[in-house]
Amino acid sequence: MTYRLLLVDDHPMMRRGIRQLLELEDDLQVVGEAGNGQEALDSLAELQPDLILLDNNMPQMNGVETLKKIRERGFTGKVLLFTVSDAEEDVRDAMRFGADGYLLKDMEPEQLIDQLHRVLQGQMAISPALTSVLAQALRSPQGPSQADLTDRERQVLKMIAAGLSNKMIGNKLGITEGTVKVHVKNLLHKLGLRGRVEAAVWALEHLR
Amino acid sequence: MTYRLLLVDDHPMMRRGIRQLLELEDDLQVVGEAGNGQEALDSLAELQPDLILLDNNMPQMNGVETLKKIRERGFTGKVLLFTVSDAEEDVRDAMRFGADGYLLKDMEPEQLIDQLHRVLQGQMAISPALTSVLAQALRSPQGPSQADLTDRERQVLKMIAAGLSNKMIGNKLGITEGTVKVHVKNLLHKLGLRGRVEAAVWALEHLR
DNA sequence: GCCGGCTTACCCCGAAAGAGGTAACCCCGT
DNA sequence: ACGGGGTTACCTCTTTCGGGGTAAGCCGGC
Repeated sequence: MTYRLLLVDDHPMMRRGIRQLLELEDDLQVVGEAGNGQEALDSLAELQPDLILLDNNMPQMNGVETLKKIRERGFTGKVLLFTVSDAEEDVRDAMRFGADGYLLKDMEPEQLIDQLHRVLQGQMAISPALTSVLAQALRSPQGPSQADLTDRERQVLKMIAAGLSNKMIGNKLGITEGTVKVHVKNLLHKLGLRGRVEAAVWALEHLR
Repeated sequence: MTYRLLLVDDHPMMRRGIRQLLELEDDLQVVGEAGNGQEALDSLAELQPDLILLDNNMPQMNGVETLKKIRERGFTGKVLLFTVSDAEEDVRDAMRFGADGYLLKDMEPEQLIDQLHRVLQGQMAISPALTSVLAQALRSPQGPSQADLTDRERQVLKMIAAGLSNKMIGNKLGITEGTVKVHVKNLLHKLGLRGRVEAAVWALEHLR
């Protein structure tokens, strides 16, 4: 079994280096390269990669955003974030959007090979330096607790959980639908949720 | 306080009769008439009625459908179905879509007046002949119990409750998004729910 | 054999949702 | 006096939802 890899990085030299490194392994085949997120998305259907190695620091669309869109297209293969930064929010977002790992670029080449194999076999790959960040995230999995919600947001959230549409909520509260959408937007972001359905579930579990 | 009424009926003579009857009451003012559901919807904003008396048997859009659209527009006043038929499904649907009552046209004029006043004071108005139908509906408020769901529908429902989009569900099940939408559509209808948020709540309460 | 239910897939269509952005207003604390 | 958070309202934009329809294939019962 040889695995099909797609490299996504805006630095051609970096892609060159990684490609050379990986092709020393006879079970890893680099079937494509992309210089930005859009190229990666466009080539997905054609290349059918098993794993996408995704640089996070790219202009226009960064790695996490690209990951999000990749998953939205229904890609079920592995996606590995590969970056120099260790921004906590990026790590958390990457996990939320279904990344199979988050590696820092300062690692040894041999370790990268190892981690790729781990991921291809279904395991997670996290750079050791990020374990503390991850632990932090685990300590409060959905932690904002609701104390972060304003009164208005809690009110809107309850109505979401009652199955009301934004328009209906607006009518009940005497505000426009647009304003309700603002509250929904903010509340989803504060709670780290991805839609009103998750919000409803969250409300049932955390709100009286 | 005089209440503003809107009459919706496709028979001009019927409107005339009702209008004459109602205007004998000095607290009831007929501010508009509509010959079909669309006219009623178009005149809502301008007329700002307190109560809409809605015939159910109309061409194109029947009373229940009109009621649905009226509520979708955020109308919070009273809406009273007024019809010759006693179709059980219509009665149930009318209640689900927020009707304030369901009256049969064979009632006495004085009783209509009475019922209108009751509704305007916040009570429900149901023709006595319909109480058995209503009782039937109450016996199984959300009754289908889930036995009516197929395996596939239950599977989809669980994923809805997990916050997944139709596209994501399709990917997980290896079917197209379109097919998922069919399952969602059918399952919502079977359970008498009005959207995936209500479905999620229902699933949390009724499914393991 | 045929019929009915389930699953699948497609079509069209309008409405709802959610992500961006700007901006005004109020109120409270520094 | 200024800044900041909260609420409100508007804008554009893409995606998602949900209802309506048709239809094919499969399977099981009568």
